[in-house]
Amino acid sequence: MKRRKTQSKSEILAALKTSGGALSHDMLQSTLGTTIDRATIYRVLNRFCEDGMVHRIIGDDGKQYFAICENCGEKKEMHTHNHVHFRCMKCGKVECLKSTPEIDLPKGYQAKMFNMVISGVCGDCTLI
Amino acid sequence: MKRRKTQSKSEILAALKTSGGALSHDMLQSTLGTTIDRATIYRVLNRFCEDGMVHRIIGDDGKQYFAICENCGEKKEMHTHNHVHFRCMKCGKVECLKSTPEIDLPKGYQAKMFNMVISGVCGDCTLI
DNA sequence: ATTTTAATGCGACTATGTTGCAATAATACA
DNA sequence: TGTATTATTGCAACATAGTCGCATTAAAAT
Ligand SMILES: [Mn+2]
Ligand SMILES: [Mn+2]
Ligand SMILES: [Zn+2]
Ligand SMILES: [Zn+2]
Repeated sequence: MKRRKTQSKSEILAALKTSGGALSHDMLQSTLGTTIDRATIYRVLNRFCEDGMVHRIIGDDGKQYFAICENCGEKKEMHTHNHVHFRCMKCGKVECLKSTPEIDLPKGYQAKMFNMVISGVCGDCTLI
Repeated sequence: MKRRKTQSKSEILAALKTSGGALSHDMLQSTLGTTIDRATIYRVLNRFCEDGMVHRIIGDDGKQYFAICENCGEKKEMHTHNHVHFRCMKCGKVECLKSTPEIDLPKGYQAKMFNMVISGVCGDCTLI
């Protein structure tokens, strides 16, 4: 089950890196063109997530977005993604924010995943 | 454009109220049976949201959940839903939590919607 | 009772994401 | 370098969630 370095993989990773934010399948598809198949993009992204290089955000539009893991927290040696995201409703950009709010859960509840998205208008689009 | 009181509407509202939490379409469908059509359920729920009786949560499973508005905040006379939700990965229950974290956004950013979901194991399922 | 039109049921449709399978190509190894 | 192994790909089919057009039904207004 060793991972191989492939064309698709490199291109997708590069696209995610240069974007700086989180990308959905269709954002990637339009960046990369039709050379790479839809299923391949999804499979590559899922592998990236499994390997912990990338985290998945579920937007309030119901779509999956993928972002390179950069400032993700290290909670007792475990990689966590408990930061908030912002999705601009005008330009579509999705980005990772710095804030990692502490939520206290009811007694006996165990948190495994965080998915926090604020949507609105980003700085660039506010100016317009 | 006045709303009418219908059978479907009453049943769906009752189901939401007695559940106490947030329900997805398929949860409602299995509660109500096939007497009410799928499209109708969605349309009724969307109307409830428009009318501000119910709010919509996008789960980290990508599905829409709907909850009666009860402890939603009143921010300068505007109804807001900036509270966190919890989805149990074992029993599927989705509930509104009390916490309403203050997130500070980058300069120039405007927040319009909050969608915050923590998933994990709820109190009931932890005991098992 | 009659009219008006909001709401419903049904089917078709879109969108997002996954999976099976044969073909391809990245790696390991002789 | 040449060959064998198998991870990855492309394609098609599938699954699921949600929406929409349209004819029919049934609230509510008169
Ligand atoms: Mn991460
Ligand atoms: Mn509310
Ligand atoms: Zn992030
Ligand atoms: Zn809620």
